[in-house]
Amino acid sequence: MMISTRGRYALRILVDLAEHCSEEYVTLREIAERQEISEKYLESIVKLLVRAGFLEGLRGKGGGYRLGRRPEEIGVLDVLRLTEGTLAPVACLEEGGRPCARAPHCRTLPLWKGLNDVVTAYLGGFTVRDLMGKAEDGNDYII
Amino acid sequence: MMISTRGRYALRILVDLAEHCSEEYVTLREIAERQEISEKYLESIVKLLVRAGFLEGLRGKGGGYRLGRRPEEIGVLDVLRLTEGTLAPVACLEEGGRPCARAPHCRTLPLWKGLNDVVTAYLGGFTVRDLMGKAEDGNDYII
DNA sequence: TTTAATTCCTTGCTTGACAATAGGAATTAA
DNA sequence: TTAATTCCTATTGTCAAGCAAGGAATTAAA
Repeated sequence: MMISTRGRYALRILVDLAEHCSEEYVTLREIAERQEISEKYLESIVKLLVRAGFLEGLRGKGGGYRLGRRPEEIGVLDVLRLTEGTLAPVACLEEGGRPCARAPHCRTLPLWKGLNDVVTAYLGGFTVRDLMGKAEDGNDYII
Repeated sequence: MMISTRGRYALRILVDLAEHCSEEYVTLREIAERQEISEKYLESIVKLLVRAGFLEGLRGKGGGYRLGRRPEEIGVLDVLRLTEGTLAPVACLEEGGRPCARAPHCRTLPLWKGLNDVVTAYLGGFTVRDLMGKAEDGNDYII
């Protein structure tokens, strides 16, 4: 499985929050219940999202989380790169990866390069806004 | 990293063999040396390829491996599905996977479905023939 | 018939990432 | 002061990836 739970849950958190942004702050407990994911595990994922600015957290009573940017400004690719570390199909195509000595005559590198491009282009075309459901799906988000 | 060494090495083995098919059978040792991969590890990968018919093995002195089909008849997608198990981005899209209860209203499922389609379409367009190098790259393969 | 060279088969090992849990400190509103 | 939160630092269990070892079966050639 290419995409780990971290990445998948991260997106679900963001969409959930985007769809329930009428309330100022949403508690992690609410999200966890709606998404049927362990609250404790979500915590570790939310931490990443806060650090990256996708989410803002407020402590204390009445606290919770809300989006740090508008849904259409949160790119799916960015979220996945954050949570997955890299989406490159092979090590030699990772951002900070040391170049492979075989690269100049590697037969498979072009294949992986192309795969990387295809995946990046596809995921790069989505934002959290695109993942949000319609009102009849239980979406609170207005306008 | 999406693609494990098993899948990557499997393709390199097949391409290596395709490029050196002038000799009837090629020993695993030769392949391992050319590809700079542990012979023992290659053994476990080659076993899969033989079972699937991509390769034929001949035991004993003078033995080795050769392609079980022509390079243009070996699909990259098929090889990767064999060695990787599945290429589906998430569990709910795996072949024999049990359907997810959240699927009907899952916000992210369409995203993963699309990603799966994009990846499958891309990889499905390649065969081992497409990965083979030109003669000047040290390719023995003639016509 | 023996020997050397191979593929085949089973088994075990090590490591690291993933997935999740636990417990408490810091903060905030009521 | 209290209750409700987010934040922070660990720890644990599980599993697959990536090997390595040793020997059995087979084959060609000396």
